[in-house]
Amino acid sequence: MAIQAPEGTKDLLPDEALFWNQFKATAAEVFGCYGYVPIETPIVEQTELFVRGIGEATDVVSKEMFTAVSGENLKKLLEGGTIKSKSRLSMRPEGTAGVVRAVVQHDLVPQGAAPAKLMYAGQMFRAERPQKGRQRQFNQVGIECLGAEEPTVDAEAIIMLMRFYEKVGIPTEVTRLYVNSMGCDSCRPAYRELVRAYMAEHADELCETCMTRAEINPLRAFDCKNPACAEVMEGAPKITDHLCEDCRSHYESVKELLDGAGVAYEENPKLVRGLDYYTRTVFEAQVVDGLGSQNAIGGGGRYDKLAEEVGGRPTPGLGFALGYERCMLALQAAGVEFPKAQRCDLFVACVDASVRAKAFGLVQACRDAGFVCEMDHQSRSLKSQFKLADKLGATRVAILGPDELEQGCVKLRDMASHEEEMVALGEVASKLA
RNA sequence: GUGGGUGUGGCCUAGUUGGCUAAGGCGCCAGAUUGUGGCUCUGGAGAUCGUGGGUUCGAGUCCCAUCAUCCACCCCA
Repeated sequence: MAIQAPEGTKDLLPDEALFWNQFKATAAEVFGCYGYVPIETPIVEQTELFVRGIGEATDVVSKEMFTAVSGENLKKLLEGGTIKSKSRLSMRPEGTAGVVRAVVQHDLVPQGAAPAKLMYAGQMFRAERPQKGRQRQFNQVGIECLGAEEPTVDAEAIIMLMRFYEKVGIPTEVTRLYVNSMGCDSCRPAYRELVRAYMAEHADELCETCMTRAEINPLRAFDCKNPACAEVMEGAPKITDHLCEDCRSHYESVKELLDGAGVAYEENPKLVRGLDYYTRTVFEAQVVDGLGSQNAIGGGGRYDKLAEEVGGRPTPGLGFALGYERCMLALQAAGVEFPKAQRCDLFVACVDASVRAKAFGLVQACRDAGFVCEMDHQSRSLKSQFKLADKLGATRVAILGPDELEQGCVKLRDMASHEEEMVALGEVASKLA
């Protein structure tokens, strides 16, 4: 049997690969206006980075990471041995940890410096069961801003995210933006205890997983889709009622800035992100339908403790990531047509084999002049060559036969108007312009 | 990781209660008088029916396994 792509992975065939490039270019264009510059970090990092950065108790880290080890080390492990901690590698399940690690490692935010505004695009890996809008290898585009803690950073990132969706073609009517604040070290622990206590009171009404969560991370219970749990959690204390003064004013400022920019959002006190590093502002963009249950097309928030967590000096940060595949589904659901990026300025058709060498030279000359140019490579009949030219969407066809060759010309046909004219071989390229 | 559905030429599908050389559409290729496209017509190539076992006189049709896929749970982008 022919070998297939592994479970949960997908080939981006030419049309889609082209669109992915376009998608990234759009992101670079939009984010670039906000001062974001690209960074490329490794796809594999030390497992330790994700454990410390994202949180050992998160699902992403505890059960969804692909671990990478060399064949040699794998053998050691299988034989019951141990390997050095630096040899324990994992495929990145998200982009933030790696970027923050790079920022710390290269001191991209020296004391007193302006914030580092970084963007990335690439593959992430999570060993989940695939379904609609969820793959084991998927593409994300994201940004991270490190070194500034003012709410303007939060607001501009959120605005930028929503502008990107618009620019890439996802209609604003189908997107929803949810915002919340997760508080900080000084107010979240107390709130967490409140929720834990509340859950304990309602223990008999909650599902088993939620009771487990109550111990590890009670806030995750807000994400439970079990109707009974949802009902109970509806009555739970709201984080927004228990923020400390600093967090409250930060959150208020973010909302005011969004209001000022005319960006529609919905406050959702139950919005909790599954990664431990978030503090204060968190947000998530969803599409109303078309993606089934995987309807989040982007999300992020502030992470003021993460840099310290990975061993750097205290550096406030904020970032978001958006899923390429889910955006594609949203675009399809919205009925957006994808223009074929394929273009052909000239197709050189040969009347017979005697002129092929000359045709080859002409094609090359036009390509050197910057035009997309093609010819037949299968000795097809002239008629077939025209069919091919048509299929390629060639705007013009240059017909080269013994007659034309004798005059040092080609017959240049405009495929749309059907007009033909004789053009000297040396002037074809300039004629195309 | 759990549950359910699906798997027929490149793509989409038909295949009756298991029974003769697996059918159609799209696409692809070649023609339709002489050096020319998009429409139409004609012809053609292309499937060991995901893979491996099993039941049976006989399986694309039944059973098991496996791989992949879809949907949901879960989780997240």
